[in-house]
Formats: sequence, C-alpha cells, structure tokens
Amino acid sequence: MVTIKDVALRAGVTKQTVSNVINQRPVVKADTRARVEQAIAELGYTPSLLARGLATGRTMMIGLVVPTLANPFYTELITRLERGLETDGYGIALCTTDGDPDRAARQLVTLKRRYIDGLILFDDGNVSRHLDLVRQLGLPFVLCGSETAIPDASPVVTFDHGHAGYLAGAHLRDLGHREIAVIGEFPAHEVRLGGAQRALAEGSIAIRPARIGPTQAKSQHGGFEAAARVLTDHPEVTAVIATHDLLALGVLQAAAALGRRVPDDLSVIGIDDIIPAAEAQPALTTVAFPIDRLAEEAIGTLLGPSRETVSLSPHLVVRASTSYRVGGRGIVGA
Amino acid sequence: MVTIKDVALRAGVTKQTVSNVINQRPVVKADTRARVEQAIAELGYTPSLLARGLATGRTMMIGLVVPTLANPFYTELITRLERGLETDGYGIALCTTDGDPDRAARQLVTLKRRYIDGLILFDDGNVSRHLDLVRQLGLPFVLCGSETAIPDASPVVTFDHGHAGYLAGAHLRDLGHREIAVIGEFPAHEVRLGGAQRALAEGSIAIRPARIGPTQAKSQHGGFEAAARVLTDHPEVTAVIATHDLLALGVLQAAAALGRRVPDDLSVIGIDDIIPAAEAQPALTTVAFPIDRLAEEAIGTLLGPSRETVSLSPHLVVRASTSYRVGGRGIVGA
DNA sequence: CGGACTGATTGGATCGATCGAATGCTGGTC
DNA sequence: GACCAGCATTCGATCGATCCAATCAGTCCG
Repeated sequence: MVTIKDVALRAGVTKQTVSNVINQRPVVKADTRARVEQAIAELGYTPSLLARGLATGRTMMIGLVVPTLANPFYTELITRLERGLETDGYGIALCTTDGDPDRAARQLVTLKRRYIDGLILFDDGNVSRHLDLVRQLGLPFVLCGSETAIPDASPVVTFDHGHAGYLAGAHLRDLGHREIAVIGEFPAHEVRLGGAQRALAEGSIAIRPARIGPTQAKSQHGGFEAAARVLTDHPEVTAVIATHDLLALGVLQAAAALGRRVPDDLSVIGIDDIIPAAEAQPALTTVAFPIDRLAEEAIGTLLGPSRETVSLSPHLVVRASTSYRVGGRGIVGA
Repeated sequence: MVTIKDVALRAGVTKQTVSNVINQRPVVKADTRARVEQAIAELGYTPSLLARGLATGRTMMIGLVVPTLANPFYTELITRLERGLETDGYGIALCTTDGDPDRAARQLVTLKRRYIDGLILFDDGNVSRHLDLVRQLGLPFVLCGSETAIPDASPVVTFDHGHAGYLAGAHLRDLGHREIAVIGEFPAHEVRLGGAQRALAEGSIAIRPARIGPTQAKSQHGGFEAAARVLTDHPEVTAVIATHDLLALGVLQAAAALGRRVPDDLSVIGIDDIIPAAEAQPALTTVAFPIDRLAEEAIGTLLGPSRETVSLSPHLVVRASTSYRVGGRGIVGA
C-alpha cells in the first residue's frame, strides 16, 4: 500500500505539502505541485478514504436503506440516487431491510460505525421505529417517499400520495365505473386509498377495499392472489385500483387467468409508473411519480442547505389497461 | 462521538482492555469485563469501523460491481449476496456500471481507496479491461457469472452458459420446431448461442440468430423490438430462444402485439429464471440458473480458502410459453 | 524466601490521512 | 542593515481504533 509518506519522500517534500496538492489548496508553488503530481502518478498513489475519514469526519459515503430490491420502483430510484451522488463524489452503502426491523436496526448501527455522511431512508413500514434510532445515533438523514405522516420526521422528501390515489379514482370514475375494488398494501398505502375514496365519493361510488396482508402485499404474486379472490367473490367489479404497480401487474395476471379481458371486461390502474408497467400486456394505465425528481430532491435535501419538506406531484399516465365501462358488462356475468 | 477512550475512562481501565472486551479476547477477567460492558451500554458506545479498518486493514466492506439494477437477475443476486455477507458481518458498497467503462474504472479506484476487503465483480461486457485494473490495484476479487472465458481470470464463480443454451435448444428441438430464431445480447451471450446451436445441429435444424446491438439488448424493450423485426421478416419462425429472460419477456410482448399466440402459434424460451418470468403472461419456459448457489459460492470463494473456478449447472423449467409445433401453423400464416 | 511462571492490565507506537501553528525564506521599506 | 509582511513549507498533535512489548500482581516451587 503506497501512502502519502511515500509520495512525500519521492517528491522531496513533507506529507503536508502532498496533502495540500491532493486537496487542491492554492498554497503550493507551481513547480512543487508538478513534482508532487509526478510522484503521485509514478507511484500510483490513491489517498486512503479511511484515514481521511478518520481525520476529517467525512467519509463520502451515504447509507441507503430500502425495503427491497424486488420492486422496480426502488431499483429505479437507487439507480438515480447512485448517479446523482456519484457526481458529488459520494459512494453508496446499500442495506435492504425486507421489512425486518431488527435487521434494519443492526444495519443502522453499522452505518453509524462506518461514519457515513448521511442516510437516505425509505419507508418499509417501520420508519417511526427506525427514526428513533437514527436520531439517537445522530445520523444526518432524509426520509424519502414516505406516505404516513410521522411526527417530527423532517426532513422529508416525498410524493403526494393522496393526490395519486385521487387521480386513480377520478380516472375510473370519469370512465363511468361504479363497482370498483381497491387492492393494496395496508396500512402503508392508507393515504393512497383515502385519495381514491375521495375521488369516488364525488361520484357517490361504492368501493370494495380488498385489503391484503402486509407480507404478500409487496409482490406481484400478492396482487395476483388478492385480485383472484376479489374478482371471483365480486364478479360485478368492473375496475380495480392497485395501490402500486407491482400489485397491478398481479391484477392483470389474475384477470387473464380468470378470462376477464383488460380493458374490455375489466379496467386496471396502478400507481408508481415503474418501467415494467409500460411493458405489461396490456400496457398499464397508472399514476406516475417523478422518480428522478425525488432522487434529486433527496440528495439536495441531505447534502445542501437544510430544508424541511418537499412533496412532489404525481400525474396520470393513460395506457391500455383502462377504458369506458361498457353497459355494465361485468354485471351480466354475475 | 463517544470513543473507546471515554469507555475506558468510565470503566477505570485503559483503552486496550476495552478493546480486548470488544473483540472478545479471553484475557479479560470476568468482573473487569462486566464493568467495561456496562460502561459501553451506558455510553451507547459503538466502535468506529473506520479507525479499526485503518489499524487492521480490514473494513468489513465488500464492493459489488454490477452492470445494472434494471435486470431482476442482478437484483435477485444482490439480495442474496447481501444476506449472505451480512451473516459474516460484511457490508456492501454498491456500484452499477451501466456499461460505462470509465465510470467503472473510477468506481474501482474509489473502492480501493475505501480499503474494501473484497470485490464481487460481474461481467458487464468490459470485464477484461476491469480485471486489469483490479489486479493493478491489488484488490481481492471474485469474478461472478461471467460467460466469456477470460485468460487468468480466476477466481471465477459462474454458470455453465453453454449448457444453458443447449438445454433451451434441445427443448425446442424435442418439441419438433425447425424454424427457430435466437435473440440475444451479443457478443456477451455468444456461448449461450453456441450451446443452442449445438443442440439444434443434432437435429440438423436451421437457426436465425437475430443479433441485436449491445445497448438495447439488455432491456425488455430491446427484446421486443428485435422480436418484432424477426417475426415480421420471418413469419415461418415457430420458436424463439432469447438469451436471457428479460429479452424473452420482450418477445412475449412482441408476439402479443403481432397477434401470434404463445405457445400455440409461437414458442418462446428464455434463460436465467428471474421471478417475473414465472409471472409473465403466459408463464415463461426458461433455463434456470441457481442464483442462490452462485451467491453462496461467490462469497465462499472470496472469503474462504482460495479456490479456482466454480461452474454451476442450469436446469430446464417448463412453463406455459412452449409447446409442440402443430403442423407448421406458423408457416400457414406466411 | 528468591526466582520462574502465568494471567491481567498498561503504555506507547502505528495505521494514513488532516489540522493548526510554527518556521524559513524572500523581498520591500525606512 | 534591521524589521516586517507574506508566501511556501515543515512540525507535531490528532482522529479512534489495534498491535506488540512491557509491567505488575499473584502463585507455585525448589
């Protein structure tokens, strides 16, 4: 391992001068700088971030705590966060919690022990618990994408989940649907549900929330099972709102399995706008969140001058999985 | 920040004794240990991994360099690697290359500067270039999942890609298909193609490799476009091999768009067995790689006693996207 | 009862960088 | 020629741990 001392020796200066060169401090004379830089190049010296971190307290590492990599929503977000942080010179320490609070707690402590410069924390259903620990550890953080309002959770960068639900509900309402089921990950997506209910209430429309348990509700398979149950129990349903796209993909799958054609026999709408949504069969109508904006804002909030709360607005993306209700076709089958 | 010194002071011992307690060295007397442990608890002390890393040279961090998070194959792998490494106390520094060799090079240098204990490197099409740098930096590594044979690349943990291609080809051959297209990410998946060709040659079957460019070939969309082109140009094709599942999902999508029913009008087979493959419409027949085994072996090879090369065998998973060729139905449409 | 031996704890150097203060050098001024 | 300013560089301490050698008790034994 070649150290700053080796470089100093070779360039005939002290390590402090080398340090000054590395950190671009304007105190070094031009020819000294040149000599040092040559020594660095010749030896292939790369300054230790460990030692620097220890001395300065800055490690140029950001901890990223996400619920799972199985949902493209998070991987798309991580990808953007990584790119954004990279331009600022930061690296990423990745932790997935899989909804296990103890594991998450261990990971948070480890991140602290690594002296990370900041933490980007996603809501996995146990945020409030995690936030307590994060505060106790004194980690700078930003809470990202969370739906439930946590007291004193700021800084928070998130989406307007209620409005997303509203847009989904309003879309189906405007298409004339009156028998609508909601399949969701609860209680996490309670706010999205609330928004949808608000939109539907404006058309005095009945709603059948098919609540599915927290374990399965994260996966496409969970959406499939819930949808299959709802659609057989309530054949009069002509439209389904899924509180996130992965679930919606499962609904699509269930519809196909039950011989319900989408969108002719059944309209399906999701929330998030993950990439596979656009590539589904049929392409999924959904409410899009500006994932790239979220990533930007999260980084800005964590590293920049302190802000409080940012909330980003979703917008409707109409594709092929929703259409006008045609003469109550669903009811005929009942 | 509470340090080992604070603990020592409070427990009335020196930091060395505290260190001995932390590291479970059996030299500490029981009551001293108890006193130290209590001080640790009272102060909420967590040993700095930076300082320890600097002193010992071990950071308990593993670098993970992957091509992209947009392919579930990698996220499934990362998830397993993370779990496996976590039980050994290791954390993950994540880097995605997105096929950009310069970026990858910068990331590798940064990982080195972080004194990571090891590197798990995936093939993104530029491995040989990266390997040179990794060796030059002196990073302990394991090359993971790579297909192309790199001279002196060991240690390598990978799959038998040739056999995977063979299994895919043999399956379609046995189902009676004679007009088969291959859609793939080349040259990366040349070996898979070779295996498929070997199987088909055994039935003296024609093959139409539809090579698609390296940029698009990574995504489902790329598979869609390539399949659309091939299927319209060559309507006599009754079966498609995609060299990885994401591509195969795109083929499914293209078939639907062109009104070719799968598997009746067209058989489709992929390779990898990612989770969305099982949830596709229809469920995708594919050649499965033991992702969990790969993760295990990669960790074992990197951290355990040194081995050379591990190659894991794939197996065929028959689902709903392949069937017997029925009287050349595809040709009728031509 | 002194010397060797084991067991527990301590002291000081070290890892590789940064930080702040001190030093040396140059040139201008009176 | 002495004095001071200002620039470039050096010196020594520090970050928070570990490592190795040294010290200090006790015990055991001849």
